[in-house]
Amino acid sequence: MGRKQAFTKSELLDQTKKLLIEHGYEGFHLKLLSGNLVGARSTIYQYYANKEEIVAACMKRAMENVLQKASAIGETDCMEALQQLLTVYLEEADFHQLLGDAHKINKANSSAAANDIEFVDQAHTTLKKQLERLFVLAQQEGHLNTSIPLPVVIGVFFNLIDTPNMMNIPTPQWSKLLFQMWLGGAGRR
Amino acid sequence: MGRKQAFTKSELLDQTKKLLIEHGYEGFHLKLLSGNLVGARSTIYQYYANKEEIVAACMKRAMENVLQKASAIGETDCMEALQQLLTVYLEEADFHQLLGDAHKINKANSSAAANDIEFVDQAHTTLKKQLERLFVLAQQEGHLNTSIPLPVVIGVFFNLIDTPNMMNIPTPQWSKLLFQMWLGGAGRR
Amino acid sequence: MGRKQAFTKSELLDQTKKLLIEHGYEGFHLKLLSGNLVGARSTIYQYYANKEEIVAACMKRAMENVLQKASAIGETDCMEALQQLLTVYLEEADFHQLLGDAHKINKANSSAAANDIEFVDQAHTTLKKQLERLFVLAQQEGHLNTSIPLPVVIGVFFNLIDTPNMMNIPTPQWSKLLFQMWLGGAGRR
Amino acid sequence: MGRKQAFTKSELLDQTKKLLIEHGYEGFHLKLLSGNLVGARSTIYQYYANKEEIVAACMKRAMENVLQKASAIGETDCMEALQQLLTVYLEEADFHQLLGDAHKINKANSSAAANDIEFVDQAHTTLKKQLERLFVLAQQEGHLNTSIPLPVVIGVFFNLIDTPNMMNIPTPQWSKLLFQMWLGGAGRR
DNA sequence: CATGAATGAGGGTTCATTCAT
DNA sequence: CATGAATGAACCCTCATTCAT
Repeated sequence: MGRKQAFTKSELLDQTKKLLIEHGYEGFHLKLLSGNLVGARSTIYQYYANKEEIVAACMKRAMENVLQKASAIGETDCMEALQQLLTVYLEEADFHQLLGDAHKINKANSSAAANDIEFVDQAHTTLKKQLERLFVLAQQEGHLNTSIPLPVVIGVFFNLIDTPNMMNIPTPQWSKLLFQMWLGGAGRR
Repeated sequence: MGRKQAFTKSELLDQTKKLLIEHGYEGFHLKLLSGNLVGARSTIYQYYANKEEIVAACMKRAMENVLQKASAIGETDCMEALQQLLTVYLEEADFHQLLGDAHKINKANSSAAANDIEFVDQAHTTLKKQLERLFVLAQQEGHLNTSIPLPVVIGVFFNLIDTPNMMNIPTPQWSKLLFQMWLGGAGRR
Repeated sequence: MGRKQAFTKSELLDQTKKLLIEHGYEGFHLKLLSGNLVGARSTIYQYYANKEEIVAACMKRAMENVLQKASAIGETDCMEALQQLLTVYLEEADFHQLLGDAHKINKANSSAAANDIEFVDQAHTTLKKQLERLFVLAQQEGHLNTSIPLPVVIGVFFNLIDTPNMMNIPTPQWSKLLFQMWLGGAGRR
Repeated sequence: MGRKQAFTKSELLDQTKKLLIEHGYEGFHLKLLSGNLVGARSTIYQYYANKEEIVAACMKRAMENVLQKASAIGETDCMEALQQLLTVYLEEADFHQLLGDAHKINKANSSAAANDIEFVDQAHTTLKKQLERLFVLAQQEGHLNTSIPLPVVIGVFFNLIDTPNMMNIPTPQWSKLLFQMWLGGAGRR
């Protein structure tokens, strides 16, 4: 019954993600959002009670994606797992920028937003633990250069995600290339 | 003699930089700025005609700093030069984030802002050329792993700047550590 | 046969009255109304063309109630009639507050609303005339203190209706008590 | 320094009071308010942080007026004191309607509003106590008809305030007239 | 020049009302 | 007919910018 929907919740979140990446959290406006959808600004409120909920839901969804893919990775071969993890992160590279703004969301306004952000935070630690687990393993198995502190190794690895892929190399190869550089370095062997 | 000067242009830009880094371009407000200075909000307009000009001037000044330091580096030993360049960039690491927002500035509002951004863009290419020059040299001298495309090597090198220094290692050592990792990799030699 | 009827006109007006008393005219929303009924907000428009018509219809119905009860009162014994009239008014005490908002209704929107309000106004004068008739009679029969202007006597009598019944005395006794106070005063005899 | 003010805080509260009485709490809009002042709507925010604070400040000011006048009344002659108190209340008759909406104010938005409302509540009980004190005294001194429960006597007395003064009798005489009616009743002595 | 005050544009949100199923 | 969804008008509030002292 009723009219058919102007846009789906999923489309809404897609555009939200795009605009958040493009303009940052503070530059994200509902007018902008509705301008990138087919309907009126007020129609957005059929889906979410306020701006905070939209952003939080967007972040949660992005996190769920990553979490699901990451948890599907087998961890028996730690170096292989790290490589796969990097691929996962690269596939959802934008999401990394997104989450940096998670704490800017005013949770007082909406419990739904607060819950979503709570989920994101939890998932964040889950992911971190997985990463640390794999790195410790890699170190124990002697894959890593022991003269570099582990946190630095991890930091650099994680930072690879944001390397701009200016040659538009397909993600799987891009992931391999970055992993190779990270492991072997840019210098002559 | 009239009222005593409220704040200097330099103080204004200092706070602008701080706040831009803290809140991002879209989260930067003149109310915030005047709140971090000693005078009234309206006094800002004695120095700059509008918000865009302030941000543009801030970016220009930051770029001038880097440009000056970078141009002072001798380029005879290319690897040494790269190491020094990385240090320079790390010293002004925040500024790197800043420049990402340069294109968000609405240049239609003010020609002064447009000019400053133009300067920033030019300087950007100057820096890139220096970097490329050094990298080509490094490749020619056989310092680099030839199996990795040069743009990727450069991209990864440049991206090192944003690696979070979570252990708060002093910049000179931090620079050496990152350089070492970039050159030699995280893996066992 | 189609869908089953969502709610009757009478239920709609019942809730409208309740909510008008609870929140006042300006605090009365259709969202609130539909929230207190079984059907959808849009279904309301099957019965009334707009908000104004609903409120006007509600007022008219309340007025009809009072009018009917009031006109059934015999006026041979004027003091007895006044007592009965007070009881009638007290039984519909809330309605008295309601009518104060009658003039706030924007009649330009709907002729139906305008007609209903017109009816209410007419009935209002009818009631007033009845009251005046009885008061004049009471005065002629020497029941009233002649040192007080009749309009004041009437005003105070009418205002009794809004006296808050904080002890929750049943309406018949409450009516007698107020009437007694009005007639005899609060002072020692 | 700076421009001269468009309107004073006091003018703002005057209009607020007028409009609150005219339209009720829910019908009070800042657009309405600015329309009744000389400046723009946004100028209002130079004085108060939000709508709630305005209404709360308005109520507080009205209460302060009454409180001050009421506390200046000598209580040795209780009947005289009651008469004077009635005069005070009549002089600020509108204020009585105002306060009924005090609890509608959303205090979560502003602590300033919360404080003002707290003040109003406290003052309310102060006034009630004064009234009760006087009534108990009046009863003890045998001025009151003992067949009527005191709460009812008080309720009716308090309700006198809202009696519409349709003949526009000056307040002092109006007060005397009402007091006389309340004490002696409308009936023949 | 420095400022406090004024203001309009713009964004968030609600709500009466309309529309298509 | 009953409904869920769509929508524009209207309101609250913030902020860049202008103005008069």
